[in-house]
Order: sequence, then C-alpha cells, then structure tokens
Amino acid sequence: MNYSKEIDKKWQEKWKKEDLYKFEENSQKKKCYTLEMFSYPSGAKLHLGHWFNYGPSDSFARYKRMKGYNVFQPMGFDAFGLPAENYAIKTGIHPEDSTRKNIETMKRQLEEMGGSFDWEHTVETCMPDYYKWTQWIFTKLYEAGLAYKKEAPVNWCDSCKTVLANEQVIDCKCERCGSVVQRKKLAQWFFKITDYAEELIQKLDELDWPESTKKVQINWIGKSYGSEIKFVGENGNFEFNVFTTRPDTVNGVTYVVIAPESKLVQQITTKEQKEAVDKYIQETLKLNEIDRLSTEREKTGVFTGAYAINPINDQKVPIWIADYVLEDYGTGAVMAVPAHDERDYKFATKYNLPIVEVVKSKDGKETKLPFTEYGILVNSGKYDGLSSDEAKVKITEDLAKREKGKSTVNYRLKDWLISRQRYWGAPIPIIYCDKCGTVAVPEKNLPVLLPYDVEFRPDGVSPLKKSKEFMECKCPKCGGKATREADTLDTFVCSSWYQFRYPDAKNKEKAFDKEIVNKMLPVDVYIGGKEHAAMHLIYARFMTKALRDLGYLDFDEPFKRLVHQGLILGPDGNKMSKSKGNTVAPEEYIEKYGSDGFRMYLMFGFDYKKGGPWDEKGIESIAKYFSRVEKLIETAVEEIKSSNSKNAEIGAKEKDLLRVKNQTIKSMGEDIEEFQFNTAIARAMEFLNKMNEYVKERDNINKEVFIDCVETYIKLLAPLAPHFAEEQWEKLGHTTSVHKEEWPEINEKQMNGGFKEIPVQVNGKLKLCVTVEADSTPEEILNAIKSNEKVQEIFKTYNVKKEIYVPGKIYNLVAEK
RNA sequence: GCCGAUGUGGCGGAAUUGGUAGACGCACUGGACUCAAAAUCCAGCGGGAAACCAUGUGGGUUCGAGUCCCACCAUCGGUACCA
Repeated sequence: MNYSKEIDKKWQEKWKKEDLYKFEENSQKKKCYTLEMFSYPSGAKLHLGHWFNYGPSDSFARYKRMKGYNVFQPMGFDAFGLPAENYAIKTGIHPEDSTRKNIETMKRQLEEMGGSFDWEHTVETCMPDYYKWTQWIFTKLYEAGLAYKKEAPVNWCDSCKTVLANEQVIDCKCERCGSVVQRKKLAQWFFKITDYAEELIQKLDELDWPESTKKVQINWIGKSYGSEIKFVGENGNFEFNVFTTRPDTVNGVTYVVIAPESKLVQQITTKEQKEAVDKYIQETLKLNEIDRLSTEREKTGVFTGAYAINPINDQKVPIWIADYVLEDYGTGAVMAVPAHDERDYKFATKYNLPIVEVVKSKDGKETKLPFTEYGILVNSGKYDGLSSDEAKVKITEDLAKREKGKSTVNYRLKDWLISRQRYWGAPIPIIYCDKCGTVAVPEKNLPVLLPYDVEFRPDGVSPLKKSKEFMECKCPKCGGKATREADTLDTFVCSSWYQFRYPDAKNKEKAFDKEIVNKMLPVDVYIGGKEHAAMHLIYARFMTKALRDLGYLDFDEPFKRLVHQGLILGPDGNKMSKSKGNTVAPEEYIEKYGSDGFRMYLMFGFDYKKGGPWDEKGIESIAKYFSRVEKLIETAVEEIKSSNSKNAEIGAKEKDLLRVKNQTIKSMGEDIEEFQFNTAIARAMEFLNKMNEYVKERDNINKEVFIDCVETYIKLLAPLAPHFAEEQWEKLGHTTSVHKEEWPEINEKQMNGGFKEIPVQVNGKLKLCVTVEADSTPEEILNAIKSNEKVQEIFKTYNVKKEIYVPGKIYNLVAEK
C-alpha cells in the first residue's frame, strides 16, 4: 500500500488552501444541514467514539455534497460541565485552561480525520460570546413565565459539604468519602417544559426519527388519562387530591398513601405515630428514585395515625406514608385499592389492611385477587353492574358535581431543573434586590461573566458565592445594592439551542438572526448516540417551541431526521472507560493505516447504527483493499497512456460489467443515505472484484468501458476515503478535486441487463435455481421454469397439489412424494 | 424495577422487509510463486456420509419465518445533577 499519513497531510493542506468545505451562503443549490452532536472536551484527545461518530457521518455529508446539495456541516464544543470541574478539583488545573487546551487538540485532530467541517461556523459554549446568548435566552424565558424558582431535592454529602451528581452517588454513598448521601431541599430554577408536554408528544408524528426513540420520548413524557379525586381529613381540617387512572375502583379504596416528603405529613401525623413517621422519612431520604419505584423491592410504609374520608362512599380510610409514592409525580398521593392493584395488594397483605373487591370479571368467572383488568362493578352501591369504562366516566362525573373530583390528564414529565451549584457553567443571569425582588439581567448587561479566580473546591457553599466581586452588584432597576444568583446553568441548556447559533455564529447583536435561522433550520440530519433520546433531544425540542412562541423563529422542530450511531465497546465487550482499562487509542492505527484506513475500517467492520466491541483483526483488510485499488489504478494509468485502441465492442462481458457498475452506484448511494456504510463498502469491493476479473485478459478489454468504470469507482470511493480517493484521482490525470465531482448517474438500461436466477422450491425447501434473462416478463420466466428439465422431473416424482409463483421472485410447489 | 434496543458460522457482519440464510471481509486449510519466509495470486471454508439439521430458548401462524404472534433467557443503553 502506498497510501499513508503523508498523503492525508498533502490533501488536507490543499483542501484548506482552497477552502473546499466552506458553506456557500448564497448558493442556489438546496441546503442540507447535517449536524453531529458536538463533543464534550473532557479528555485531552479524540477517542475512538468520536471517530466512530464523526468519521462516517462526514462521509455522509460528503456524499450529500456530491449529490448536489449545499451542505452545511459545522462542528463545535459543549465545553461546560462537571468532568472539567472534577478534574480541576483533583489536579488544580483550572477548568478554563484544561478545556481550552483540549479544544485546540481536538480541533486539530478533527482536521486530521479529514472532516469536511466549516470552521468559520463554530461554537464553544464556555465562551462569553456564546453563553451571553444562553443567558439571554434564560432571561427571555423568565420574562415569559417559563422560568421559575422552587424547592427541589438534591443529593447532599454532609461530610464533603457539597451537592453530588447522581453519577457521584454509588450505592447511596458519596463516591469521594463514602458517607451516606442524603436528599436535601434547595431553592432552584426550573424551565416549564411541562407546558409543552402535549405538543412534545403530538409533533413526534411529523419527524423522521427512529420509532424506538419516539417511543422513549412518549414514555418519558408519560401521558395518562385519569381522575383527580379529593379526600378530606376526617375532621375536615385538611384535604388533598389523589390521581388515579382507575376511578372505577374508588369504592374499593381501603387506605390512602402520601409521599413521605409531603408537607402534609407533618401536619396530620398524630403524636403516637410521630416517632415512627420521622424515622421512616429519614430512611426514605437515603433512597434514590430507582430504588423507590422498584417493584422488586418489598414495599414499606408507616401509618400516620390520621384518617380521610372516601368521597364516593364516605368511608373512613387510614392515611399511610410509603416511599413508593413520589412527591412530584401526579399529586404526590395515591388511593390504594388492594383488590385491584398488585402493589396495593402486597402492601395491604403485609400490613393487614382490608381488601374489598369491587370489580368482577366480565365473563362471570371467579376472579383471583388482585384482579387488575377491567370488568363489571360490584360492592359499589349504585354503580354495581356498570362496566369499568362506564363507571370511570359516571363516578368522575358524580364527584365533579360535588366538587370532589375531575377528569384530568397527568404527565410523568417533570419541569426541567436547570440550577447547578457548581462553578464550571454559565451563571444564571438573575439579580436579587431587597427593593425590587428577583430581576433578570437586562440584555445590555450581558454576559454575566464567569469569574476566573474562584475557589471551586467543595466546602458547602456554591463556588460563585465565595467570589465577593461576582456576587456584589447593582440592581439594574433601582441602582441599589443587590446580589447575584450563584447557581450556574445545566449544560443541557447550552446544548439545547446551539443548532440555531451555528449558521449565524459570529453575530454580535443577536443570538441568531431570524431570517437566517428560518432559512437554515430545521437540521436535515442530526446524528448522535441514542443515550440522548430522552433528555437532550427533548430539551432541544422544548427550546425550539419556546423560542418560536416568543417570536424568534418560525418552525416547530429542530431536527427533521435523526440517526443514532451505535457504541463501540472495549475489546472485552464493556463500555470503554479509563477505570476499566479497556480504552482503545485511535492514534496508532492512524499512524499505520492513515486516516482513511481507520475511517474505512470503522465503517466496514461495524454496523454504524449498532456499534459493537472493538476488534482490530479486520483492519488489515482495508489496507489490502487499498492496495488492490492502487493496482487497478496502475492498470488504468497504463491503459490511458497506451496508444493502441483495443476492442471497442460492447459484448456480454462488457454488459455484465456495466450492469455491476450501475448496480453499485445505486446500492452504494442507498446504503450511504441510510448510514449503512458496511454494505456500501462491501458493494464497492464486489465491483472491484468484478473489474479485476474483467482486466485479467488485458488484450481483450474495451478501454473506454474500463476507464469509465475506474473513474466512476474513484468517485464512489471519494466520500468514504476522501484522501485516498483524491490521490488516485490525481494519478488518473485529473487536476481538480474529486470532491468537486458529482455522484455518478445510473443508467437504468445498463443496470437491468444480464441474467438472474429464480429459486425453485418444494414445500418451501430449495431444490434448484433456473437462470433466466433479467428483462423477460414474469410469464416468460414462468414458462422458462416449467420447461426446465429438472422441474419437470419434480412433477413426475412428486404429487404436486399446488403451485405458488411469486412473479420474478420464487416458484414453490406444495407436494407429496 | 420501569422504558427502549439487541441476540445469525471460529470472528465482524449480510439477507431486496414474509421468498435461495451466511453477501463482503477477517481467521483458518490446501495449492502456485520462492532456497526459504513474507507479500501476492488460485481454491476451499456452518454441521452431517447422506436424508436432512441449523438464525438465543420453547411454542404458534403460513405454501414458505432470521423476518410476524405468544411465553421465556441473556446482553446493552436510558432512568431526570455524566454529557
């Protein structure tokens, strides 16, 4: 193989000089905005995962360019976040310094990859010229009532005096010091994403996204229809609502359960029960949500000593607390119907609570409790005999008349908590003034700069709070003394709108120009991992809708088409991580096989959408393949140079070759369009094998057909191996870039020439194949099959009962011996 | 736990979406070239002597199932402060 790293360098320099990948702003061509999820500069270098994400998707962008699109493919960095801060705490290196350095390295490596990115349009979320506008968006959402403050629990490590990310909590313990983590409430900022819950579900219909991702989002939002029912304390001194999807079973309620952290608990708990309740609450604070909601874990609870009245039958029912009820889902309280709910049944059995059956099976059969299906009501007074569906409506109606209930829609989706008690993020642009209250920082005072000299080591206080110079400020309204919000924004806020900034990345006056964003968005193809299915991809959709409603853009959805690349695991089949010691460094492969060799192997050796464990065994195959292509080019160059015009006829061999050529153009195009790079390369290899077979008898080839096939071949290879193809293109005598060429056209007539095989089966089992001319009619094919000697033999040896002929595809006989 | 995927030769992976299972490669075996080796080229390559048996396991639908249905098993991703 002659191809090497030096060839990469040669072409990278040339491309840069010629500005080959600059987006043409005023082009008449149709735009294609292809976007890869930007990277987080946590490590010092590009890792294998970056290569797997960005290499193949760059090939996709290159393909689109050859197909005549004005491709916009920018790249940037999601630069704020926890890992840089943790690294800083550990090493003392300031997050800004480490991040800046990492970005520089990664940028250089992305160029070495041959990524056709337009670096004129880039974003770095940690730069003031970017986060100024993140902050501005926050203030606009705040002014529109979409940002608000309320109390919410955080993971608190009392020995480190710091808030922990879920990731830092291992087995309910602090990852650093091992002490038990408690849930502690803090006042925090939220975005009202729940306002958009309905649209976030509805608009999924219009998107070209994987169905599985749509499902994840639908379930994440978790819409359910049901009723809210009001329970009043037995003395009328308190009341609360429960949410239920089964109002038909309300006559079977034998107790109610409220979330342990609910404020109501303190109010209603009796003296006798106080000690037990408090102890239970303390235990609950140690648990995370996954444990609390697990149906595997045995349910626990404590009686509060208080009672409430069931509004449907005025019965007195005990009020319990249990950790499986969450304060922020539904109303934070549930009615328990042990006869018709698994969990309630187990709970009631454990604590000896009564079980009252109120729904029987429709077919009158004896029902085994708990009976969770719909049926016919019993033991329900005037509702007896109604079906569950009828009863749901009737009971809710009756309760509504007495203002004891209403039908509602409940969403599992919670508002988006955007406050972080951390240093390395965009400061929340809010000022607290004794006189004017909470004030958003006006645009002219933005950005609120993140100060460099701050003590970010954890000691119980938000890092920014420790910077006097940051905290003290003037109220923009009254000019009086005021203080700043010390929390920073969740990095997901920064990444929820970057797709709008890219096309107008240098705008100093605005976050983005409305006309430009309307022209360039939505993103035509968005590429990234499916781990973002629920969070980032919902946040970005929410942000689009919020900005639309505020008048800053005119479309509903940010990403028209979505493709998930798979994950490359370590050679041991586990997720790559430094701690597991199973990481694979791309450098040595690039050194040996060149950027294209590595990129091609990533595309050929794995299913792009699936990923899989790293295995270097196959990488040699690409080097061998490149050698074979180089050999073919040598042959072609010799042919071009030689003056003798050989066979000019187009015979059967030429027809066969041209058929393969056109089929290859077609299937490679379709495969790249679908991100099936492995099969695209397989098709390319087949075409190469075919050409090699053709030129075996050098004296007997049609020069024109052969050269045409070779030139086509290099064009087909150009998006997949950009440096390598450019080099071969030059060898063929071209002085302009192959990346300026168009994707070859398909000649339908040439493609459908030749022969094909029709399988003949008996009882679905293959017996033989009959070769027919590909362009004959289905009837002609059937005749050819039936007149085949071996097929006639089958008719003789078997008792044929039925013939099944799928025109042009298969011929099957149902038969006995 | 819940939600979403995935499971095909020794390995990576194909399969026109219900129609020839194993494309294209890797590894391996044999041959050619060579003093020899490497490289390269040629041939073979799921199991079985064959009938046949084979797409995680067990059922089902169908003329026909890797593909559709039901029940299980295993692995992976997400689970709201990793991004």
